[in-house]
Amino acid sequence: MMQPASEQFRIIADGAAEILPEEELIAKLERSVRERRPLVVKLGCDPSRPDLHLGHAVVLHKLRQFQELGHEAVLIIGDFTATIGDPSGRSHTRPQLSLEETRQNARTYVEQATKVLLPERLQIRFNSEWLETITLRQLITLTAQCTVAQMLEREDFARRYAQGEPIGLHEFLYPLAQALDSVAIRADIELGGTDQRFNLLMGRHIQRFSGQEPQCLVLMPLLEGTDGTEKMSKSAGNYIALTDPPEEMFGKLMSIPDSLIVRYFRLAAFASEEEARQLEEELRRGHCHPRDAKAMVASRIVAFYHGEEAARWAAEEFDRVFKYHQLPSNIPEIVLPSTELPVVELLVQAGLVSSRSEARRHIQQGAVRIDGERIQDWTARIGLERERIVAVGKRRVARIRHG
RNA sequence: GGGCAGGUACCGAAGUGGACAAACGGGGCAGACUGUAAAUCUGCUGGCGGGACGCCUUCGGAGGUUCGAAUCCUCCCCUGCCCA
Repeated sequence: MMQPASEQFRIIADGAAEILPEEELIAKLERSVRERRPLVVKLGCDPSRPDLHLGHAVVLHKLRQFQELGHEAVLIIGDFTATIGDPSGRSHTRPQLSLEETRQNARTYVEQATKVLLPERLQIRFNSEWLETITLRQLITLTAQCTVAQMLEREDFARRYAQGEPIGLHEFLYPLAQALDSVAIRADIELGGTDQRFNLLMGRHIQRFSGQEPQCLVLMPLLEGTDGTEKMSKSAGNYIALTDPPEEMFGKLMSIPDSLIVRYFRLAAFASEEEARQLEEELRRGHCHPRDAKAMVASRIVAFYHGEEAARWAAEEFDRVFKYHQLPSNIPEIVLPSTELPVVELLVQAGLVSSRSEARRHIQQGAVRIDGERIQDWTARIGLERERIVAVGKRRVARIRHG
């Protein structure tokens, strides 16, 4: 049985940055309840980069809420654009992929996305299905629906244009292609990050042109990365992947700046507005230590992806390594053929450093410890007649033995 | 098609014949400190070499001038702006 529209709206709006237009969404929800017809909720994804992170999870979680409300979630895999790639050659964000690669990536994507989504209530569509066969005639009719000035309104186009950075003509076509996805599945609602506003609005525009009722937009805030400034992205290297192992996920979460604790609680740990307000208040009054708050948020996020048990273990492990400066409990074992060799060689062969120069630098800076003892002399030779525990900094540790 | 301005390391950006493996900033890594992989301070940040020095590779690409080129010349490729 469907929940009343007003209650549904409350859930949908919770945590959303923006809903456009609100009245239309309410009207759609009311009609949906009245006619017992679920709404089609669209989320597009780019299969050229199948590594999902906590930033993606913000939107995925919103889609999941729609699933729980009984609506129809449609995941659009943008395989068409992925197989075309980005011919400008300057952007590495859209490498050209073969059809098989795209399919493989899509599988990986769905696998990761269903850590958040309910797999049994998920429809998956590939947009090559309807984009592949478009004719030039159709394309021209479509492009006539939008002026250059309108295109240049998009924030990043405007910025790049103003700064004299190149904009490929094909880039203008991507928002239109995305809009056609909405037409193809007759989307009632499209989800995205706030950076997708322009593209999703284009969906409304083109749907109207195609004689359809325009979709509503539910825009989610963009989660900052672990550096605390830029939005989380793979290219910025400030991301926490959904597939990161528990201890790594926990560690990365502990490294976020204090100012982001509540935001992560809300967006990444999916805490309710009420919970978030409470935590904020406790932090403000000093009733809760920022470190403890962060550990709590981290545990909750790790638990969501890996379970309670793993979260507890990751928290303990973190204290062990960083609070009590002990060795991690899981140290990878590496077997080398030699019984004795220079430290520099040892570090390189064990894969703990990428070059001999780097090895020397680390040794000189006192970052290298063998069996807990700091090595300062880079000409030293190390015997492997027994197992050695070799550490480069706190995070690169290996058990090395001869074999 | 013409004119002008550009292309430098992971990114941004100096450098216009030797002192340049290339300033500076960001990022990254490490050390100290700490509640943390936060903040702060310090160091490192092309590779190779038993090494405060030497060698090799690098400044859009290919040639050339020179004892010596990121820097000068020729051709080519790429980007932006203006004109057509």
